[in-house]
Amino acid sequence: MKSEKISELTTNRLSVYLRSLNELAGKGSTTVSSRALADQFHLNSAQIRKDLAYFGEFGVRGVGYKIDTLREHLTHILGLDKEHRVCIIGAGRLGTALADYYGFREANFTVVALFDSDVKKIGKKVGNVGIIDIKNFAAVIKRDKIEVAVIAVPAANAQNALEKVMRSGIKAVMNFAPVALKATKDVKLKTIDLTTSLESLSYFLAQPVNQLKPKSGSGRNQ
Amino acid sequence: MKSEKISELTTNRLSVYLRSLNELAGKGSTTVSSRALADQFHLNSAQIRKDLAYFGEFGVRGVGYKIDTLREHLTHILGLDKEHRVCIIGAGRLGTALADYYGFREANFTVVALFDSDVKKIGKKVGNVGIIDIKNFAAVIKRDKIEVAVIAVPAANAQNALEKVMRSGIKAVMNFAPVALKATKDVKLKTIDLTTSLESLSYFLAQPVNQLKPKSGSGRNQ
DNA sequence: TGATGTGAAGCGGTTCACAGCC
DNA sequence: GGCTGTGAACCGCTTCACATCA
Repeated sequence: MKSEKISELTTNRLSVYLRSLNELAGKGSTTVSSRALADQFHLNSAQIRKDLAYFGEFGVRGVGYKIDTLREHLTHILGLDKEHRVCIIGAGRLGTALADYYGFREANFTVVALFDSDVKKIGKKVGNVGIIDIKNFAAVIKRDKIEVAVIAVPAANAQNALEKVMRSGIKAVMNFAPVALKATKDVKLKTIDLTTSLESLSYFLAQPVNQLKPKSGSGRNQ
Repeated sequence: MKSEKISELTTNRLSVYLRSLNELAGKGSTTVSSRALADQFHLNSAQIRKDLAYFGEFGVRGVGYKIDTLREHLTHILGLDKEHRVCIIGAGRLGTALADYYGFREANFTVVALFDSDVKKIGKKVGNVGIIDIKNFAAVIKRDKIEVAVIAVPAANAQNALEKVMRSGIKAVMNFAPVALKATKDVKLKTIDLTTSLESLSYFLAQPVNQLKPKSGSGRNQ
């Protein structure tokens, strides 16, 4: 157990471990070794032990990790035992698709509001979630105790949306607009840039076939 | 100019640079320095110069980079001057949203087929793209010269879908299923795992407020 | 002078290897 | 014997600093 800074690469992996533990638990297993986990995704077992050791000594030497208790620990560490209320900004194709994306529920995220500026959309519903005028943003965030914002507006409007989000006091943001946003450092911003991912795939396709990359899916470069 | 192995972090950044150059060109600028680019996204200027120098000496000392020629170079390096034909596997919510995602067009990717196994969906159209029975996968890939596959099926079916993709000879795959897939090393697999991104945000929210992360958006950990 | 291209230093994350414990 | 926890070695990417050149 240390109290160093935890890297985001580590927290990403914790999420992956937890997923695997949930599956193992479903199959009735009770313990698992770092080696067994490492084999499942192509990772190094020492890395798994290190990742876990940041948070405590969860393992038993000679045996491995008890699945149930490790699950509980990871669920708690990742904050998945607490509901998080989410809003989505931009009720376009992507925003509405996200509004009833099942993955949110799994991570204990609840989408409670969908914002747009288009008067034709306001008042309509996507699943259970109503589309609200962006003008009421600050008030709704406060009223509905929203902690997370998802930005699903065109690139040109994204920084603007982020400013509004930050002014409202929200500290966790997921951005889908293909643009590098500037956030103050007390705000956690995750950008998922599909365009860049596609263009990076395109680069791969443009290479002469013989110089194929050596380390497929090492996890670091996904 | 070297001929080392190019890291994926570099190709991702090339995509970002190109985006910026396109914008600058639209504003009528003709040259740009690595410093100016670095300021735009919060990067180090040496990194930009290094990234570009892998592919040639594009800059002019004392001046900077000529925007037009650098754009052409990057477009070519990233293979964006050639159309790539794409199929999407899984005509669920995500698959259909992707089928008319505008970002594909920008990267010169054309979605030509959408596969599903649900007989109720087969034959229907999403935008211009018809939903095809997955049984005809191999034949359609060959007939339509498809080079890229997007996996948008539930996690439990994803590895299976990938096997089918690899058997068909496709070498570039983008996976949206929240699961670590195993690909042979001649295949480029990019996984976009929303669940993990969300859970990592959740971790951030679960931390005591004072130990906020220091390096917001350094690019490496997004 | 001013900005590139690049060797060298720095840094963070991964892997090795082994002591410690069940 | 087997597996965890962890210091040390390693590795790759980033940043520095400066020689180089328009």
